[in-house]
Amino acid sequence: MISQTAEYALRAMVCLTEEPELAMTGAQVAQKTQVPPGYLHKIMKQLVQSELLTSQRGPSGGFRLARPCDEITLFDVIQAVDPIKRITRCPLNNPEHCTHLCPLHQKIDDALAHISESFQSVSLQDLVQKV
Amino acid sequence: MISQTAEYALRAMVCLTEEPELAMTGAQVAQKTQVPPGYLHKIMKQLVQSELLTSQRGPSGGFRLARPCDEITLFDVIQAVDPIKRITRCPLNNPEHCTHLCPLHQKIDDALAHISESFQSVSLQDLVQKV
DNA sequence: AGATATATGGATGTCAATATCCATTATTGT
DNA sequence: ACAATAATGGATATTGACATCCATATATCT
Repeated sequence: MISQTAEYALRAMVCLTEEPELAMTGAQVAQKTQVPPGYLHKIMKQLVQSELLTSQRGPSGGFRLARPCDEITLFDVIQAVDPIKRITRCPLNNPEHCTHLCPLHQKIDDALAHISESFQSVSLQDLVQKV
Repeated sequence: MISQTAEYALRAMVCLTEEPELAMTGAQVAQKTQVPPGYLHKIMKQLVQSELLTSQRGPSGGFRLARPCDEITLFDVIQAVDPIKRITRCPLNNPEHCTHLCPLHQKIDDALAHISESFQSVSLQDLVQKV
């Protein structure tokens, strides 16, 4: 439902949210999140390209959130690495369903819409509230 | 989000719901649903094993719904072939999160719970209502 | 009984997601 | 300038989902 890649990306983003002051290296994030380091690097690169993270090479470099943590949602993270694709047309190329989805795919898309909305409503900040 | 296998299974079940009187062969279902015939057979087998379908070999054999279409939900079909797995413990083996999920995984599981419920609330009959 | 139609089962192939590894590039600090 | 640190990029496994194919078992019809 949530791919391994998206799960890893979310862990990494939460990890960086917890220490907003300092840049963390890929290796540090990998260790804290228990994500395979090499694979994590690929994911971090995607997050940088999607402008959710900034990166800095060299000593004392690493990764930081590109925006305040209350302006990044779970949806943003998921879409960056493994997008939720809404259903826009019936997979069977049934001509009747060009404009209206058939009931089956309408129901599935409803679920996708709901998930998208609920992930849009949760920011990284919401996940690290120390109560 | 919904695997290809689950999508195929749903199409097949809807197809059989549309003609509740007669048994359809795998080949017929494959043609109507545009699912690869060989692969569909594997899926049909799973649906039979899960007691959502009955099967009959030999001439004039085929597949039928095992129960009335208003007693089979989308959730039943999905769980039979590619189950939605709820999150019961934090994937990081963080001891703090043994009893309570961390906020991230709690949010993800909330989404899984909601999807499960919404698919439980839709029966095959709901998908073939001729309005 | 024999021929035909159909589901079932097992072996195998293909491809994308996941994962590893090493070389390269950029930045910092001395 | 040099050495050390860290991200980036590319090549290469590994794995599981998806798919194909053929042989086998079972039921029906004549």
